[in-house]
Amino acid sequence: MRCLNPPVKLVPLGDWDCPDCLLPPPSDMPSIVQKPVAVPEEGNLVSKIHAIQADSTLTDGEKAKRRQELMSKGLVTNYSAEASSANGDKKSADGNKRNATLEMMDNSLNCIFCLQLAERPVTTPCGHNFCLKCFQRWVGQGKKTCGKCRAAIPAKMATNPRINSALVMAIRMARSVVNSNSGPSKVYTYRDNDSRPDKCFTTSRAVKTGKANACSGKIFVTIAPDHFGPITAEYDPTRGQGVLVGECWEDRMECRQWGAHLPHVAGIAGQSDYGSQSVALSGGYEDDEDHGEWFLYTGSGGRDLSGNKRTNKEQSFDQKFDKMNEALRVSCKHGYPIRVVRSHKEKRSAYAPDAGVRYDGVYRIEMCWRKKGVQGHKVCRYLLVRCDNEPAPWTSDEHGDRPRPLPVVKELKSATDVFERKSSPAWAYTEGVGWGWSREPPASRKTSGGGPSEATQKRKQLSVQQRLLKEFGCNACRKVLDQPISVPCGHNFCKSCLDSVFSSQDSRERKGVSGRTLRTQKVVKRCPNCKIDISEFLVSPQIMNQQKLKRKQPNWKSPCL
DNA sequence: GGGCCCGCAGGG
DNA sequence: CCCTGCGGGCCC
Repeated sequence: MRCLNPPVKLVPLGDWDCPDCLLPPPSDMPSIVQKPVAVPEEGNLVSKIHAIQADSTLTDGEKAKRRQELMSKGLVTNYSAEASSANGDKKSADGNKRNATLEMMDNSLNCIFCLQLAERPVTTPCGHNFCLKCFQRWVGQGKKTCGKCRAAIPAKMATNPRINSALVMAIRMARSVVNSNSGPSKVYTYRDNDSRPDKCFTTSRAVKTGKANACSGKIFVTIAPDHFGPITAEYDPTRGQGVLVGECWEDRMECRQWGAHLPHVAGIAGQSDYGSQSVALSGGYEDDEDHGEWFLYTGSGGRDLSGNKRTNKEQSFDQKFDKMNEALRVSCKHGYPIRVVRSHKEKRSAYAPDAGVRYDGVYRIEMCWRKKGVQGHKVCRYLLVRCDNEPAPWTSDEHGDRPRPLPVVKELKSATDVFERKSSPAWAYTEGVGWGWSREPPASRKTSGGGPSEATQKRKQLSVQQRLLKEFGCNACRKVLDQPISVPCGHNFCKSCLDSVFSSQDSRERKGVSGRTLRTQKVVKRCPNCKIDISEFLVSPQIMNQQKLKRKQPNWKSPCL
């Protein structure tokens, strides 16, 4: 429900927040149910509109007139308890070839309670749809069954409802069919990344799962790694469309390949002296608080990573505004756009996708501060508010964000180190134009992901003679090989050179400043040339005879050349 | 489902 | 070069 710009949708429950201004509607807002208009059994609104569109005897003008007539009777569909296919019930399995969207449009798109097109729709296993707010209110009253058919609502769903994004799309399409003369005005694509790079397996484990492929594999977009803002079509040579809001990937590795969020473990991408380009909401920090159009994000750090851990749920010291946390503060200071991806691993948010990782558009950090986190140690906090020209994946709006006043954040009362932007933001809204750069975006300090790498360019400059010397000499002493040893990565060394390199190496135990044990370093013996671990090979290295060496050479493609 | 492990990318 | 990280597979 919007509390601005009448006509206002009237709903029975007075606790909606306006998605534009993020505030509850005024207390004097009338609380009346808009009376639904009865719909004949034979067909619902959307299928009727389809029939009109398909009628070849009508001109475009006549079609538009018919649609208007239908619309004037009321935007109420036939909600006669037909299960939607959104939960993958039997209907879609037993050979029904219609796609999910069409099927859902034939069923009810309306909320069971407020009888309007569901806003942020949630679908129960019995197939009935609710607005998120209506659902939360219903469950909050202690109800454990569907308000329509009394089927049980699973406990998990009651505590963690998820927005049905397929239904959002159906509603959006239904609206655009109704509102325009030429069918849907916009095509929203969800795609699976079916194309995988064909190289870069590194470990046997990775070969098995194919994950290292994505990890070190090709980045499909040509943005520089420190590129700010949306990834537009000009950076997408493979598809020519850019990264669209709502695009989904299987996991963080695949998300990385499309540039939306590059780090594959860390939640924050950025540089402390430059700014942060993107963040991931993936449930790693329990202080996070997601409201869709805005959310409260927690900084990184403050955790004990001893014992070779990559993450740790427990916080054992305070976070500071340094490293990635400082990068976020820099983006706040300048008002840079920050790409946001949500992961299915964020279990407590209704706005997270059911599976995989989804790009949700750009947000701006309006302010940041520190507060005591739920685990008792101080955490850095950031208020991010959406500012994208595309509508969010959970709303059936056809337009993107408008500037909105900041939400009321209760925890600010007890916050310290509060930081707010003082100058005008670099990413700003212009009436009639939308969101965009109000000044030059920060110049990239890195090369774009598309062009040839520095290594490739360097390779071209090497003469044939230099390349031969590099390939057939000892890679340590640069002389002709004496007692040649060819390590698994293909580099050649004199036996004596290799021995002397590793004679000084030993395993190391390290201590951190606070006395805690840091991650024990793996005892790695790396090829002096390309740093590949050759410790296993070194257990019993074999000296190559010249024949073997010659046979081996053609297969060797040095990564250093 | 929870704990463990560890390759990898990228910051500093 | 070392440190850090909201992954993801595997084992139990």
